[in-house]
Amino acid sequence: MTGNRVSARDVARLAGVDPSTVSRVLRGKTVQHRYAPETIERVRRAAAELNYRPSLAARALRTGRSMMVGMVVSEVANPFFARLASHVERAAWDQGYRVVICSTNENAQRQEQQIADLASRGVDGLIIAPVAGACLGEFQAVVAIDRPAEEKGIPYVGLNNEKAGRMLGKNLIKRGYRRIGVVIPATETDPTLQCRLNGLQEELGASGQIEWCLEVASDPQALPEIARQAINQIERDSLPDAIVGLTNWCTLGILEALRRLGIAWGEEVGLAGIDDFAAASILQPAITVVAQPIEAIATTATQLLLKRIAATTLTEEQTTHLLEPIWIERESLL
Amino acid sequence: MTGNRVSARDVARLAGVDPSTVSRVLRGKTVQHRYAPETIERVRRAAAELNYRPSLAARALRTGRSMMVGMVVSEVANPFFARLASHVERAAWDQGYRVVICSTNENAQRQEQQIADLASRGVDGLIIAPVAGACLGEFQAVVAIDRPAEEKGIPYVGLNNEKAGRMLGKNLIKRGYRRIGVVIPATETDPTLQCRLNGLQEELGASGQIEWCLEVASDPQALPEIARQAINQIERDSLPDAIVGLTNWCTLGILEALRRLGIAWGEEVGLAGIDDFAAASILQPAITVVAQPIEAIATTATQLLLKRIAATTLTEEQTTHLLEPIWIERESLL
DNA sequence: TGACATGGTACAATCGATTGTATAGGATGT
DNA sequence: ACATCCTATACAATCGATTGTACCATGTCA
Repeated sequence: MTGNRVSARDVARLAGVDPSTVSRVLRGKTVQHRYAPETIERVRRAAAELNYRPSLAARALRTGRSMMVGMVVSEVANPFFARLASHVERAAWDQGYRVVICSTNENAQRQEQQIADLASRGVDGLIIAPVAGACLGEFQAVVAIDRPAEEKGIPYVGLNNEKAGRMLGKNLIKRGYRRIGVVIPATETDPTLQCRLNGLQEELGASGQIEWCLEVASDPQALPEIARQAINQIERDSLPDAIVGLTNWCTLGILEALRRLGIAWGEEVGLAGIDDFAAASILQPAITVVAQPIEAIATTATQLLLKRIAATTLTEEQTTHLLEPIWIERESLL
Repeated sequence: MTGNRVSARDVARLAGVDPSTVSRVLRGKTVQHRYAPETIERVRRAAAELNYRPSLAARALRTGRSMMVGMVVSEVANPFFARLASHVERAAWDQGYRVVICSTNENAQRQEQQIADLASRGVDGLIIAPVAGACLGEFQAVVAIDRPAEEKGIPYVGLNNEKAGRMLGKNLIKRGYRRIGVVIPATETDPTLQCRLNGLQEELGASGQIEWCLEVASDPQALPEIARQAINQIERDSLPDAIVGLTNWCTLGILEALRRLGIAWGEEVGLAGIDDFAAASILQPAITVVAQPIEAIATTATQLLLKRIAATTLTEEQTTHLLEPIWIERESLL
């Protein structure tokens, strides 16, 4: 019924010992308590015979460790978070941790519920892509990914967005693109986008310039709208040397706009973006992008989290980890 | 530390009552035990003041319900499973259930470990896309998704693969495609692919025919290899009226082959597939596919699971749910 | 031979919530 | 006034594993 019919008591009975003996033998806690080899063997055999598995609920209650971590993201179905989750799961697994996945849909209230619930469940740590106003105080260990937490003192692991912007700018300049069009989602709350833009601008420096910078809806649904805005922008101004999308949705919007206008990207105009996406490598010409180091973000965050969980004293480690963007050269820049 | 500093005892103390009163009042178990409205109010206030949250670990231990379900899939990063997981999470959430996500990487041993671990954790149910040899006996409630379990008596929710094949066939015929090329992953273990092929073949009937059927590696890494095989096939035989991929990887392989051969899909040859994928709608011409009803699969499976969990007696319900494929008309069939 | 160390194991409390049963005090009925 | 019946609440056992401490044999040393 519960999935755990046999308890330590049962094993103890079969082996003719005390439950405490079972516990210590099976967990190898035999430093202070050394048991006779024969006893150990007997316990092991009994446990195996009964197919004994300790109840982790009971253990959690007693020890205060649930051996679970929570992962709170806006939406698991988003490939970026899905891949992140996959790597987090793998990294946590090795240490015996499992991950409880929670979506917020970018909704602050939902986020709060999720956090409260995870606290109730006694997860040992939290990896979160926070939306505004997350109360993370309850947790011993928290790591923010993708975007920093508002709350201070929360370690943060994410893309070095400024460097991503610079990487983009550097490559544009190197290839002779001078007049650049930019599409960026409008958002007051997310500092990461501004970083990308800053980096880009900085690297463009005197040699290049941002011809125009189009702010569009950040809502993924808004793709047609983004395309429309981009078309307007392009028709109003002259066509820049290259257009870049600062998120993958932006890049897709630009793509659609160019198609409708009958402009060949990679030939008549350069095209590139920040954030990789599935179609980028399949399109022809394939889209050159600077990608996020998803695996590195996930494993760094997980290791940091697990270290925090293990730590008895709050060690003041480096609190921000900005990881290197990855240049993926394809065909949309000459 | 644990995230749960305040216990029912603390609340009880503050409210001047017994912990049992706290428990019953807060959970609304006041049928057998009716408390004075004033007492109820006092308890509520105390709980709120202390920001009390019951330890779900303790509750799980006592009640035998963890209010968690496990979800075991080959890989969360796979968009199909990611979307499935998202909907499962949402559907489970409403009933107070959270989902622990586990990847198997199609590895039977890993799957076994995951299952055993979830059993230890006392999850109340399991949603699983099983690979060969899953021992699901330990669980009170299990639902297989995507592919049926070997073990008998496990309810299964998935695409009606045969109907998907028929849908594909019907639409090909309707549009006048007669000679069809098929690309299908080679696999002995997965019955769903054979169903798709059968459905297709059946619907083609006398009016059409499968010109050739190419078996390719099912490994997602093998895309270049699939393309190569497809090229060989096309060069050896004549070009069929249409080519269909029975999975999205197959369709991508065909696509790549057509590109290399300089054949325009949608014009010189029809192209379609079973299983949608992100790039399908972005490519030009966009790829027509029959898609899986992902949300329906997830919610059906989840509801079935939760019903099983709630059931005290093993109700013999309908054990197989084959859900309707979805025709997504795009541009690669005329 | 007695004091003492130590190896091997059992005992019992504990984590926090749930839940069956008991009980005090008041109301009701005759 | 006494038995009876509620009403509202407390008591205590329990879920299963962990862990500090107590304890009983031996064996050792003086």
